[in-house]
Amino acid sequence: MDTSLTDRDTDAGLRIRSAAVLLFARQGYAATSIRDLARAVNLTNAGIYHHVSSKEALLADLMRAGHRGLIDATARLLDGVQQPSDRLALLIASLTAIHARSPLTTRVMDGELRSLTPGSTAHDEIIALRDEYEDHWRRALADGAGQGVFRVADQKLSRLALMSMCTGTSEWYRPDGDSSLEQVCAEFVAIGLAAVRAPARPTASADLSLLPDFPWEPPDA
Amino acid sequence: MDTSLTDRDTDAGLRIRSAAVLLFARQGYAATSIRDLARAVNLTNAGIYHHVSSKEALLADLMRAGHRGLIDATARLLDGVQQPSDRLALLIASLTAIHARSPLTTRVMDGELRSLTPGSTAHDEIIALRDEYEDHWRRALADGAGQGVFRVADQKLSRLALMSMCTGTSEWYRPDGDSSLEQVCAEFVAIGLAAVRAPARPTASADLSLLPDFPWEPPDA
DNA sequence: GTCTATACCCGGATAGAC
DNA sequence: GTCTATCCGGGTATAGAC
Repeated sequence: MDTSLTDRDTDAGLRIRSAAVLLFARQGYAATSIRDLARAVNLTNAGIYHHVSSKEALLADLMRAGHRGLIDATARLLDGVQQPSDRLALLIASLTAIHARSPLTTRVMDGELRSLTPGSTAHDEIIALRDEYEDHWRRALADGAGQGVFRVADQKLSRLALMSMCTGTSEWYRPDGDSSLEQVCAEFVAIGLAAVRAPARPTASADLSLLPDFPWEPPDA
Repeated sequence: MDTSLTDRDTDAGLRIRSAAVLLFARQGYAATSIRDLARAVNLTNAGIYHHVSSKEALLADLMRAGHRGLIDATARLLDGVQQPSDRLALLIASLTAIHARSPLTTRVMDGELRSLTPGSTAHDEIIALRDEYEDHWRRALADGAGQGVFRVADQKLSRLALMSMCTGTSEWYRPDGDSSLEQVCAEFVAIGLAAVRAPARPTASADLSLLPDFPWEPPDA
């Protein structure tokens, strides 16, 4: 009997989730049909529904488990680490590594929040989990700024810049590529630490009037 | 008469594109129907097809025009600028600024390539345009490394890290937020220049075995 | 240039046999 | 636990009147 919406721990449940995360990451959730999924695991579309209560519940479950794994691992990693620089280094390395090692799951986690119906409990839950994770970053940056080790103009800005750098890894990293995962993490940690130690000095700025104005870009949204 | 697949310059053409870029950015291309689009511009679904040859042609046209605008603006900005550091600073500032100022168009440009049917001429054309743009970055980094001004372990790695930082702006920047566009650009330029000047030194690395292994993440893809 | 009507297909999900 | 068969809504796109 299913106590959760998807039977997470059975063989069939795992095979369905593997196929789902692959298809959702490649084509997007909206472009993936239950029939696509069924074909990938050699079932009929009706067969899927014995393991999954709905397509959206499957997505929510993947995202929930992904975020929980990330949050728990981060808490374990940071446990006992005191220096803000060390904490930030760990945050950068671990977020980068998880995006490199699990690019499909993280792409779904990062990009498919919009596919959960707004206002649903699942939607709100994922937002809360994401916020809980980001709090690790907020605290590290606030501590470092409070102790005077970090000199950043805007903590939010620095956080978002560094997190984008880390999460982008899922889009390009290949295990058989030019650089090893350890090299990537080391390089990104170096960039991150340099970023919070070298404040922006006013430099010659670009002439933004040369940028294109797309006439169809809506002004408000 | 239409010479292109979508009548780019008429009033109706513009209003359709505005609505399309908004919906594609918010919900994704696959989750947006021609009927959604028609409702947004007060037409019936059949009415849309007088201005647009197909949903996919509309997406391709938005992406093509977006990339052309970015490439042309970048060429104008870099024109005559010699120093690799200055070129890199301009690349960072302009890519950041266009993502901040046109978040909807850029989100479609960056995220909907997978929605163009693989192998189609439109798909290949966008890939070629993206590559043409990235060449600006590759040349700047190669020049800087060649002249010894940049000390980077891996040019590709640095480029991807910095580009992710810049493009991420479209996901969070708000004109009425804490930092002005000029501040964001200045900060990102500072981070980028620091990144190519301070090579990674081996530091205490994170214990990656503490990271979660998602049992459903497919190994190969 | 926009409409109504419609063709045709595929979507998520369920019923009930085995 | 998986199947066949089916419901029903909505998808892209077209035909042809106005």
